[in-house]
Amino acid sequence: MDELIEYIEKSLPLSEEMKRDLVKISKVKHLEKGEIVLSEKSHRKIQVFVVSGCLRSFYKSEKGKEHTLQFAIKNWWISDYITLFSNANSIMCIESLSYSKVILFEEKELDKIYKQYPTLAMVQRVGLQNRIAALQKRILGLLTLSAKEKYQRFLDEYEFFEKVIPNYQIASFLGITPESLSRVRKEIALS
Amino acid sequence: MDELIEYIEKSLPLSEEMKRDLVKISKVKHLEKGEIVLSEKSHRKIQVFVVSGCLRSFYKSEKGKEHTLQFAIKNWWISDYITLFSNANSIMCIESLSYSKVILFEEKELDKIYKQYPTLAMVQRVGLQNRIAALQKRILGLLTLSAKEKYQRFLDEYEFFEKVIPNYQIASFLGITPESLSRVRKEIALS
DNA sequence: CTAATTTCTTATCATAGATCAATTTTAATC
DNA sequence: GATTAAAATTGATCTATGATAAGAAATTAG
Repeated sequence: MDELIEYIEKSLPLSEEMKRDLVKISKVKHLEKGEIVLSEKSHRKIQVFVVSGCLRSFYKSEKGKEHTLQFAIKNWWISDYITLFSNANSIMCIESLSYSKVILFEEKELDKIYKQYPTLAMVQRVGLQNRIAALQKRILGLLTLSAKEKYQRFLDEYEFFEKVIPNYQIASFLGITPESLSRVRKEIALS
Repeated sequence: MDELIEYIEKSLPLSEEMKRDLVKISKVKHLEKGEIVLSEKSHRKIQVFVVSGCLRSFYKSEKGKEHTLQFAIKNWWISDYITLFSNANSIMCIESLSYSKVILFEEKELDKIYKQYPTLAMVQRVGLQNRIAALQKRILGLLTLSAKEKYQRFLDEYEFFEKVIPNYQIASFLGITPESLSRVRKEIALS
């Protein structure tokens, strides 16, 4: 939990009271590789802060195909934003890709805190804005890039993600098949 | 300007002081069809609130291809979120698709207001969250749907957009060519 | 260390959607 | 309303990527 506080304090010094309230609603959890934090069934509205390790959120289509929405490492938030912020119930999963430590929050509780401490809400606001910019960039990428270009951009942007993400998940993040990704990788290796 | 205040007041009653401050930093503008609000060159950070009419934001690739990021009508905000919220300077354009009335804000000024009036910031926060959910949904659609399915979903979601958006712009929003869209439309018409 | 899974690669073939080019339809302008 | 320009359609290819299948490599479990 100290890690989250430390992280927030990069943007905003927290009073003892704020810290106490944050801790009160948080739940630290250790995850094995492959462990599911949030499954498609449960419509719990939770936000996940990653202390260490790596997680991903994905959607499984009727045909059983997985589509990765997000990867997250240390100091990132990951959640099912569709369930969280709209009333539609998306059928999303969040799973851990390695041994990870996370902090869980019920959206409702977190929201109360933001209402109570506007300065904290300000920090979150900046986070939301950054996320919007990132999502827009991703959409632009999906609209404009070829499989190869998407993968190369991925390598650039996710270089600090260590090698814990299997390629088939990267493919599902880029919107291509594992086979295509494999070809692209070969092509890059040969050049 | 009254329209924005009226719109905000659906979520939050505004004090006279708040209204005054909002008006102070706003600039109402009337746009002809085809008029550009924000061009790729100018790196002004502005937010646009649509009072009436219809606008779109798009990116023009090196090869001159246009890719539409967003359409917006009455009561929507539209901006170049990439320039706005990240330091990358995206080369984005916002143009009016019909006669429109909009209200412009300098991001900086708006930000000051949010800092000054936390309750207003709360309203914006909800707006940001909704946008994130919408963007995630769009990404999911781009990852999972065929051209036909994307178009059908578009028709559902944008039915209230009157018929002011030319098909080639819809195509550029869906990530397909105008020719493909035309074929999809024909197929739908025949079934 | 070996066996069993899971992931990755490679090859072949199929196809949705792109590209190019020409025509028709619709809308804008004088 | 006639002329011009913009947008939409259609047809004929072409191509990037998907689908299927099978073997190789890597990881996990016993």
